[in-house]
Amino acid sequence: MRLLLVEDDLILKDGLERAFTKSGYAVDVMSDGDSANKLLTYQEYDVIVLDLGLPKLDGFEVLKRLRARGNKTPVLILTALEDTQNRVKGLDLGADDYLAKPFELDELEARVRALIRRGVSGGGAKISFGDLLFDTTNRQCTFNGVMLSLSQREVALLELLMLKATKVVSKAKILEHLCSWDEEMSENAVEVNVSRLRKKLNAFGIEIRTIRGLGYLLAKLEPIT
Amino acid sequence: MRLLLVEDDLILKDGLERAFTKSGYAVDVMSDGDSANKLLTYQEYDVIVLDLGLPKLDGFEVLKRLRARGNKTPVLILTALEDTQNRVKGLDLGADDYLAKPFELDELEARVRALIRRGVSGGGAKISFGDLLFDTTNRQCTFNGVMLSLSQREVALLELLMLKATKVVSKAKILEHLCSWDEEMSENAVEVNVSRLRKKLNAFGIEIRTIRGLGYLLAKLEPIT
DNA sequence: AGCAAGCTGACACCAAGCTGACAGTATTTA
DNA sequence: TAAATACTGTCAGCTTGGTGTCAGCTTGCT
Repeated sequence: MRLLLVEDDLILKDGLERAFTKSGYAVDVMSDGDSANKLLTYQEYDVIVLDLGLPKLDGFEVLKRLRARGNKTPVLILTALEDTQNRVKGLDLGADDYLAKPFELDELEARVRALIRRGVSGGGAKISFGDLLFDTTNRQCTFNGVMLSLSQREVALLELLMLKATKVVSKAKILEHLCSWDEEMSENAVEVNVSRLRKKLNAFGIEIRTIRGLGYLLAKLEPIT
Repeated sequence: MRLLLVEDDLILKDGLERAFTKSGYAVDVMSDGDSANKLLTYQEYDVIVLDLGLPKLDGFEVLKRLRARGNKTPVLILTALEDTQNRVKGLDLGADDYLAKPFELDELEARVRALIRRGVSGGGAKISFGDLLFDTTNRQCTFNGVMLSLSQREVALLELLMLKATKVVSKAKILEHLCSWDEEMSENAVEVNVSRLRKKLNAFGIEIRTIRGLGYLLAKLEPIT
């Protein structure tokens, strides 16, 4: 899942970026409101973590313009402790959640997960596809209770495929969701990752079907019609 | 579907051409307003993507003259970021949609699809013919929920036949829609493609009927009267 | 019958996609 | 801290599938 972090405090920025990256997100970081605003006019994210006090263009404005463009990406705002007024203002402007500083990293991650879930899979902590069950909380996947041993990349790929289950996901889309801007990856890398995941899933009767020229989709292992 | 791209920026031009071609459009590219204008006096397209800043004749003028000739082909204009004035001017002159640079390729493609839909089939994301359902968004076709495995060429051909359902489509028309100018194709190639698609559709009780000397049309598999 | 239009199996070429091997990096273990 | 292990991107060579061409056949019209 792709996450945008907008934060000007150096220490917080680095810490959060590292933490989210470690948790398997593709993270882009912006440290001022203006750049973030511009970036958001053409780049889609699954979730945005937005500090309100920003140089050049404050968080409120970034949020306001985002919503004015009809963009519904979930946004979590970071506010100063007990700053009730700004918190309310943020929610009014279309933020989906807030967190007061200082906060626990765990809690931030939990809320981000909740936002992604709410947006894409309708609220459940788990995504299922046939007998495959994906737990977004601890990012693990089980098949009839048997835990699959997957690498982070494989988990991220499977998550995406399961979220879009039975719909075609293009290689470009996969690239976009697995990588932030500073890490680049060839399309062949996607093929390699698909190949690896596919091998593991085949053992459980789940197939990653290739739609030549379009992308991949998750399916039960059945004859193609 | 046949698309005209009018863009003078080399990199953008190449990128878009490749992307649209990959998505199954027949793409022609012009890099100045004058040539585009001349071309448009005699060549029909399903959609036009028009940059406003062009050498020789600017995009506004191309658009204005196009509409002055009574041509209603949907036009999407590309404007500079936050260039509200020009955007408004473009829409006033008869553009159907606009997109500010820089933009996401996905979004451009989505809007182009939307324009084609709006223009030809009245707005639905899907075209249906009997139990056959064509999803223009992800360019897939299902029969009672079963996905057909079609190549890009077959998809493009079927899309055209379904849009004109029960009307005769000439070989020339098909050629025109499947090929841009730099790729040439014999009429026999159309026959071959029809033959291939026909075989797949017959399995679902859908027939491509040949009207000798005129072209083809889509029909339910019933005795001919 | 004879001719033109259309059909289709076979073929060849090319691009897309697959995957085993490898190497660089990060992480874990002793 | 050093060695072992696991992760992941790149590459090269291979396989698969899409597509146009062609040749020889079928169909339908006069």
